[in-house]
Amino acid sequence: MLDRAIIPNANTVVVLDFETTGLSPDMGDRAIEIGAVRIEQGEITGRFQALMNPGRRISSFIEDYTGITNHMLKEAPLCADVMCEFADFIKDYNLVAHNASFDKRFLDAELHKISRDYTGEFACSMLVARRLYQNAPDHKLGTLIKHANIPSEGTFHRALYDSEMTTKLWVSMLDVMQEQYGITKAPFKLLQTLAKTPKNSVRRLLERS
DNA sequence: TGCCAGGCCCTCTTTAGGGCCTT
Repeated sequence: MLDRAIIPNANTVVVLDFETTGLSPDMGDRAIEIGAVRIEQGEITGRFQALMNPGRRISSFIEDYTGITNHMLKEAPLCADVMCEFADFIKDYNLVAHNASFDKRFLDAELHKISRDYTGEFACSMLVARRLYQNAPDHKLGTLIKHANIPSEGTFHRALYDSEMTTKLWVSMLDVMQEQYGITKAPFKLLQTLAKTPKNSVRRLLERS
């Protein structure tokens, strides 16, 4: 068990990304792949990647969008089995995702189906990037990776690759906070606060932190 | 078979509407 009273820093988190059958678990959509990277004190200490069989065919749009095919999912373990393992992986780490409200909905829905839970809190790399990279052309993950000069050679829209890229984006934003504001060990709570701060108040928040 | 979301954020705002972001 992590002692969250001792390690509440933003550089000790699990960064995760779901590929899914659609946009809304409330409308019956399911997860089809989970990818995640665990970092502790900024160093990668674990990775998780698994396809999962949602129990029905996925649309051609999702096959094209993700490169994940119905044939691949037919051979994959069931969502319940994968999510049980994933619940063990995230333990009580704090969690990060790009547009976290999306991934949180699917994590909550899939864990609810197997009567599992988690204690970590979410922070959203997209909302933080909107504050720290206000001049980016847009705040899609791929655009931000280019904007932050982060090398990328893989294929976006696969869960592990997107979680790897989100991890690099997250670390780059912690670097920005260190270089521009002298914040060396940003508390996770500060990143959550930053994500909700009006854009014209970002400098004031970080200068007093 | 066909259809579907939701939180954030800006503005021509708050008794609203629409774009952004995720699959």
